[in-house]
Amino acid sequence: MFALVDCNNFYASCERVFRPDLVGKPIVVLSNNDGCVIARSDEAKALGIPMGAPAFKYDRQFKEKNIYVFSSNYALYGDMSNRVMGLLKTFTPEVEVYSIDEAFLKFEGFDKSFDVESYLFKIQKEVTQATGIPISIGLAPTKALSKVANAIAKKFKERTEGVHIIDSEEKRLKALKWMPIEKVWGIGKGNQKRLQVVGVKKALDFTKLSDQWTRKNMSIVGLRLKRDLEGKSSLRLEDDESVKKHIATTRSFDYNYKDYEYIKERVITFAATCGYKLRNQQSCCQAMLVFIRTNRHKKGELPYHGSTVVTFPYPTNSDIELAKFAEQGLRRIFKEGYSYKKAGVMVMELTPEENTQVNLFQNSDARHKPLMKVIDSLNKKIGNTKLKLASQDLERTWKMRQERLSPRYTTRIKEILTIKV
DNA sequence: TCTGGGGTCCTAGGACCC
DNA sequence: TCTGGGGTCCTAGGACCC
Repeated sequence: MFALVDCNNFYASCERVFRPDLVGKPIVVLSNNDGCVIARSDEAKALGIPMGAPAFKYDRQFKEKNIYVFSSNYALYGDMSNRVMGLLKTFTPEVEVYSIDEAFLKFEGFDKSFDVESYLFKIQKEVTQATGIPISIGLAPTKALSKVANAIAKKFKERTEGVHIIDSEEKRLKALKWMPIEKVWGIGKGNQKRLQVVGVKKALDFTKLSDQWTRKNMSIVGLRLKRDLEGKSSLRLEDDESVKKHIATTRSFDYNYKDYEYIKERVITFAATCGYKLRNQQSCCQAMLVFIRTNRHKKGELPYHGSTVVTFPYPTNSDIELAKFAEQGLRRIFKEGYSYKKAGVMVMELTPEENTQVNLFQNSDARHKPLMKVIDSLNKKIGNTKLKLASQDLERTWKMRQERLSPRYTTRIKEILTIKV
């Protein structure tokens, strides 16, 4: 059996853990740059704030409805996520951390006398008690069905108390009959349209299509999903702590920028951040994509999107070398006269740091490796990226709008909660 | 003024091989 | 009249996820 554990309104719940005065109050959390709504408490949902709502359009509503607004605080959410996942791993060795707020747990080999339901309630109770984060759990014979079970646990919270189990054919059919097809895991816009044409409205209708039709119209991915929903497990637990295959750092800017030097600084900083992420997973990269773009929402201005891939003669994870390649890329695509709103760097062709292919003529500067090690450890000690390349802006770290950022309660000693008696 | 960021997997088609 | 039959590898782009 698979259990899907999902943190309820995760970012909003994280904010609430350290602000108990906000229990029962509407909360929203904004994306980077305070752009749009990416998380809402139940109360905010009830007030009609949609997911993805642009913040500037909803400012008035936030005020009028007394909604508490937060900038995203990834230091806090990341740490809270680690706590939840760490606890989940104490209940079963087989855990797949699927996203920052979700995990699949696999349960095998328990006999009929084992009371699964009370075990799930125990998990729920202990996680919430230890972290302050409320969770919902769905249990079923396959991953896709556990997602459905979780949706039911959440939708009918009063009755289920946040835990739902699909362990019989009867329950499976009932669940799929209820589940709207567009809410099914793996059914996006494209598939929904295709399915609508053949009259599929609920998950159950989907499982009644033929394998051939599904394979032809939705590829092997759709077929696996269909089988999973039928109760024939076709999606396995991804248990390897897999290293990433490419790593990206991209940001929208607070304003539009025309100046080459400004964009260059941003792109180099993104490259350095990618370098840090590479070193963290002991990888090097051998290619890098650089892109810059104008504001795609703005009408009347000439749109431009430039992107290029720089291939290196050797694999590296040195900030210095990555910065150099990033600038090479930027020079190819930068055009004068445009107002840029976003830029990004993606490193590709990742290889393990050890046993990199040595090139006969040109190689990564061997001195950089110990240097980066020192930089990383110093930055860890003295705080976020105090030590930078001279080509980066040494004054400011954040060039984002983050006007309503909460303290990093759990990762900075200076920002720890004080309790007044 | 103002609209996020970071991933994965699969497929089709082109280039190339013998 | 008539122009083979397999393969592999790579890339771009699509679809999806949170």
